[in-house]
Parts: sequence; C-alpha cells; structure tokens
Amino acid sequence: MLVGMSPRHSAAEARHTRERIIERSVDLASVEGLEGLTIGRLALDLGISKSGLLGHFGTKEALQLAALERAAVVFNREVWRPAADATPGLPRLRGVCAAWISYLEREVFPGGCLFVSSTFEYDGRGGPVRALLQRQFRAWELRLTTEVRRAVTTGELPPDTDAAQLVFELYGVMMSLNHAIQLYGAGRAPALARAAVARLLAT
Amino acid sequence: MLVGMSPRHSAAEARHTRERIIERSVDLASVEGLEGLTIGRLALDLGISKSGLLGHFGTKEALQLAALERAAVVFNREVWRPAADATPGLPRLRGVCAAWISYLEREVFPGGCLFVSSTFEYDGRGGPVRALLQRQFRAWELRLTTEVRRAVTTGELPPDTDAAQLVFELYGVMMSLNHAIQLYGAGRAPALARAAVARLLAT
DNA sequence: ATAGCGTCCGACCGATCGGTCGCTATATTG
DNA sequence: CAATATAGCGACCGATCGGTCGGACGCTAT
Repeated sequence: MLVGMSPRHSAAEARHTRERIIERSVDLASVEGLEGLTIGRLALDLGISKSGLLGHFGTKEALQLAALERAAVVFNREVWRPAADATPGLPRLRGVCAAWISYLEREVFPGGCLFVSSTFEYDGRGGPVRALLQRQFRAWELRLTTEVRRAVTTGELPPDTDAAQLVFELYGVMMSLNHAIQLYGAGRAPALARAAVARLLAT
Repeated sequence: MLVGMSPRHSAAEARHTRERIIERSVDLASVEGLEGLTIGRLALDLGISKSGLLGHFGTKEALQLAALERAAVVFNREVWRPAADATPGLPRLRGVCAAWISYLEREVFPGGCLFVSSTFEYDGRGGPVRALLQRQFRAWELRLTTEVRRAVTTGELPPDTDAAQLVFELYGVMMSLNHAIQLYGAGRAPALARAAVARLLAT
C-alpha cells in the first residue's frame, strides 16, 4: 500500500479519470500527433498505469477517436459559440472568422489545430480515425457554406458568390495562419489573416 | 551464395544505392511522415539490409535531412523551373502558381506536399530537421516575395500591394488545395484554387 | 599478386511500442 | 452482511524501433 496514492474505484471517479485522460490526450496529440501519442507516456504523465488507462478505452484507436471528438467540442466552443449569438449571415460569418483567428493565435491547442495536423498525419491511410476526420471537416464546411449562402440571400454578399469558392479560400487563410504560427511564431501573421478575411467578406 | 543477389561494392554503385534510398525515402516520408519513416521497412522495401542502409547516412536524422533536401530539389524542378523562363514579374508569378497547383494536383509526392506535412509533424519540437524546414520555407517565401515586388515595380500589380500579404494568401490557397486533395481527392478543388489565384493576381 | 579500402550483411542490443492477464481493493447492490 | 461488479495495478508478451559491431566480399591502387 502506497501512501497518498489511494486508488478510487467508484463509477464517479472513473468518469473523472476518463475525462482527465481525454483532456491530456488532446493536448499531447496536438503536439506529438495523434499517432505519436503513446499509452505509456500518457499514463506516466497522468500518474496512472498503462493498463489502468487502456481499461477505459480498450485500444489506442478508441482513445484517438475520443480525443478527436473532444477536440471538436473544444473547437465548437472556441470558434462557433462566440459567434452563435450574432445575426445569421455575414455578421455571424465575420464573428466566426474572428474567433477562428483568435483560436489559432491563442494556441488553444498548443501544437496547432489538431484537425489540420491530423489530416496530414493520416494522408494515405484509411481506417476509422481518418473517416471521423472526414466527417468532422464535412460538417464544419457545411456550417460555413450554409452561413455564406444565408449572407447571399440577405444581400450581404454579392448574388454571384460561389459559396464553395469562398469557404475554400477562408480555409486557406486559416491554414496559412496556422502554418505561420507553428513555424515562425505569430509575428505579422494574425494581422495578415484578418486583412485577408476582411477582403474576402467585403460587401 | 544466393543466386541473382550479387552484391556490388564499387563507389559508383554505392552512389547509386544512396540515390535509390533517398528517392524512396521522399516518397515514403510523404505518406508516412518524416518520423514515420522507419529504417527497417525502408531497407526491406529496397531489398537491402538495415545496416547497409544506415551505413550511408549514419543516423535516421541524417536520412531525414537528405530526404528533405531532395524534396526541395524536386519541388524546385516541378514548381519553379517550368516558370523560370517566363518574363520576371507577374507572368512568372502566374506560371509558378499554375505549376504549383499542377504539382499538387498530380500528387508529385504521393502523400501531399512533404514540406507542409513535415511542418505540422515537427510542430512543437526543435532540432536540425525543423531548422532546415524553416530555412526552406523562408527561402521559398523570399523567392515569391521578390517576384511580387518585381511585379509591383513593373506596374503589373497595384503600387500599394503588400507583398507579404499576397504571399500569405497564395500560400493559403495552396495549403487549402493540398488539404482538400489529401482529404477528399481532387474534385473541384484545383478549379477553386485556380480561380482564387486568378483573383489574387488580377491586374 | 596483394594490401587496403569501402560496401554491405547478419546477428544482436537496449528501449519502447500497443496490448493482455491475473489480481487486489473498493463501491454498489441485494 | 454477503455477493457482485469494476477501477486500477504490476508483471509480462511479442513486435519493432534506431543503432552497433565484426566480418565477408569485391574493387582498386600499388
């Protein structure tokens, strides 16, 4: 029996442990990559045993999926929710982009946007992780596209606006920003991103 | 003595072997990542022994650096050279972007642009590999920025053009394209990228 | 002819990977 | 209180990782 290491075995404590694991996984994965995440180091980091950790998920893949789903919750909280109260259409679109830039600038995920880096990590491979990534990106693109279309119907954006084109370019701005921050640190990049968004979303 | 497996020991053959290793490394790394590249599988893939392979580079890191430098040669050949003969300024800039999009579309690196994916892979880490990546990106950005400035002085681009801003956005277009291709396959993405470039480089 | 050099191999190393298994200790249920 | 369910642990597994080492082989210069 170790002193100060009293293990808990209630269902409530188990849920709490699971939360701790997932949260730490998201942070670690954003730095080391979803694949670079290792059970051993994660367990050591959390002060629990490998088998105790793996008991919550069964396999590493299940842990990766849980981390990705949690990351989506965080992304939603940081990027969508701040602008959810804004008027639908262009104002909300501008709010989302502002929050998006801020989210990258504040490095909510210490190693950059987990979704972007994970996409490149799972380039050639298949499997459930990649399938989840695809679904998540599709969902986010659909949200943006819907908002762009709304801005078009309200006349806030020109009637000949190609929604897919605009979303494609907004994505590009955010990826360029993410890349610049990760490679050089912030610098001028956030200002460049804001200027690009302002031009893309000009009336 | 195995039949048909006659080993070569001349210096010329050694150079050839080295080339084969590097070329295969670039392809593999673009799919599996620079870190995901493993000596054992690479050696097996090439039909040589691990130790024979490692003898050419000493360490895995040296192999990674060699692969990155080779990737830069390929990138230069595929993206810069096709436009090198064009008139400096806007025509050359347009040529580079066209070649850049084509390079991503043809998937010259089967797992997408090795530089972009490597950047995200080495997010938080330091070390020589990351330093080389930074140098390579700086050099490429400098080339683009120089070309943009030239187009401004010739009057092909507006005099108030912010070169860093334009390069930042061109980067974004290419990253968005790279991302779309890797995640969904080509689809409309190349056309979207061309339209975005055309708008960014309008006179 | 032969000595030396460089290429490449096979065997092996310690570390670490994801994962399994049997067990203990506790919380919950009847 | 007794029985059951389960969180978590420690030991262990086979596979694979990057890397080392001694030697076999063949080219080349003397």
